[in-house]
Amino acid sequence: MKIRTRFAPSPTGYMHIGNLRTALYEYLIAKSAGGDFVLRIEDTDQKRYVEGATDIIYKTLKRVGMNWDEGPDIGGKYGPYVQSERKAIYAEYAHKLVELGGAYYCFCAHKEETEDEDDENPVVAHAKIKDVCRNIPYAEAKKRVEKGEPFVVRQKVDKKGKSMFHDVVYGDIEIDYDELDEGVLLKSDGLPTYNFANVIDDHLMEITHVVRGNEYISSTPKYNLIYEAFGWTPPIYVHVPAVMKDAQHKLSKRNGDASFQDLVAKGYLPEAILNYIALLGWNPGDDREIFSLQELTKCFSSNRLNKSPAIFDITKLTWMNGCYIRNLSADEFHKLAEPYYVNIKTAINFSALSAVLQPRIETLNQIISETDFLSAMPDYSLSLYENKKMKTDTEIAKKALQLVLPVLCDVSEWTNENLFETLKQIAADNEMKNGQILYPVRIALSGKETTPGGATELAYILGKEETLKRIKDALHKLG
RNA sequence: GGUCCCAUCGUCUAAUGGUUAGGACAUCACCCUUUCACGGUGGCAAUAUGGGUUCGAGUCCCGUUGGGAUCACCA
Repeated sequence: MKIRTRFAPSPTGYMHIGNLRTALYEYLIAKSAGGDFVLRIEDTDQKRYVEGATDIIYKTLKRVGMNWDEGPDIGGKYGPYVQSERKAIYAEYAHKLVELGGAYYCFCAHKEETEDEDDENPVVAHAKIKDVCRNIPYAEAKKRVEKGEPFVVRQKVDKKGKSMFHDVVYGDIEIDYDELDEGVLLKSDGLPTYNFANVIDDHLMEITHVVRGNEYISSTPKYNLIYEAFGWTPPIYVHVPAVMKDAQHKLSKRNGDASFQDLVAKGYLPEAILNYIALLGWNPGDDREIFSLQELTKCFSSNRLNKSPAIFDITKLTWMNGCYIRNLSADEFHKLAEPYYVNIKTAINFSALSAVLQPRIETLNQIISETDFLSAMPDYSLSLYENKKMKTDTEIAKKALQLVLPVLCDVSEWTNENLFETLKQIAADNEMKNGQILYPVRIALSGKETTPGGATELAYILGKEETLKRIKDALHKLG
């Protein structure tokens, strides 16, 4: 049997990290076995629909290379792949389920209207009313429906005892049928709830493995009841633990936690994000940590999925992002870095800048703060020239810059190597330590305590003209 | 509250019932060095708790504690 998984997000906004991880596991389960990965949009709640959300889903999946075999945009033999376009299908199966005895028509007023009747517990009150509909003979209920009376289809749970099912991650799970509430399957607007739509679609689309958050564990027996009523075989369940912000809170957009696109905007590479979240609840069984999607596909195994929730650790993602940045070719890095250079108006050697930046940054947006001194010298304090380790102070700095300036004016081969040799020679000729020359120059060129690259690298990046100008300015500032 | 689930360094995790409980991030120290990084070497650091089973328990069983989930015409 061909393995088929589906990613079934609802278009409610941004791509959450937890959702993306679920999608990844679904993709990997299918692709590691040569199966199909299906994209389905679950938009049965019109109130929550957010314009443009499906586009974000498409773009994100494509950006990380998780291409789907069937979906709303590319079609497929099990379409349509948008639930709102499958309304008629659900209605048909809902009525069928009532006929089969797995559900009943419920004519109760909306919950809001029944709640404020008295001080009674709304859940209890609703249960009482529900019982009324539950006991209406099928023929009579059907007649009322046909007459046009508003209704919902509500699941019937009349089994007693324990429901058992197996989960790939959690093993055997047992839940008492008494715990199951008779939820609405088909809403009064004619659209199904998730509880119904996902069962119908997963069956009709021949989905073999259902991967979803473990918050669905307790309602899984309800879905199995529906499969059973129709005489269908339930899929293999893979419930995954939540991705946490800290020990007690899930990662969520509502708390302002970063979404995929937020992270990208902060300078994280999509490949690094994907790699990191793959390891949040899964491991390959050895010590490897850096994986491309292709490599993950090769070694993924769902039985190495973890049961316990994992805290999203931005620090480790940042480290991993740094690894990805360093693994880029110089050209690739330069291309990614260029957009961050737009504010640098000075005519400098940008490829040399990229070369010093690449091993130094862990997220692309660090480029901004690393390069701020290039457009204009910051208003720095003279005390910066005092450095014990380098054995410099303002006097030595002044002397150093005075020695350096005329020599640099005569340098024709403006390369890092040559500049470095030249400055070292100045130090040697004047019986000074290298640092006593190099450190003041670096401060004069940057006005910062730490910089990407040393004195001569900065000089090379800035170019001769700007370098000389900055040294002159520094001398002026030093009096 | 009922029910279900979870529990190894600060974090992510490894460990056919037998290891000095391993790795990675973070952190600290040192080395490298043209500041800072990168890189290298080393250090600190964990089986929540109480019982059992067993020659032997992080691993199996029970209790406790802690945490999470669920109980919508949301998914």
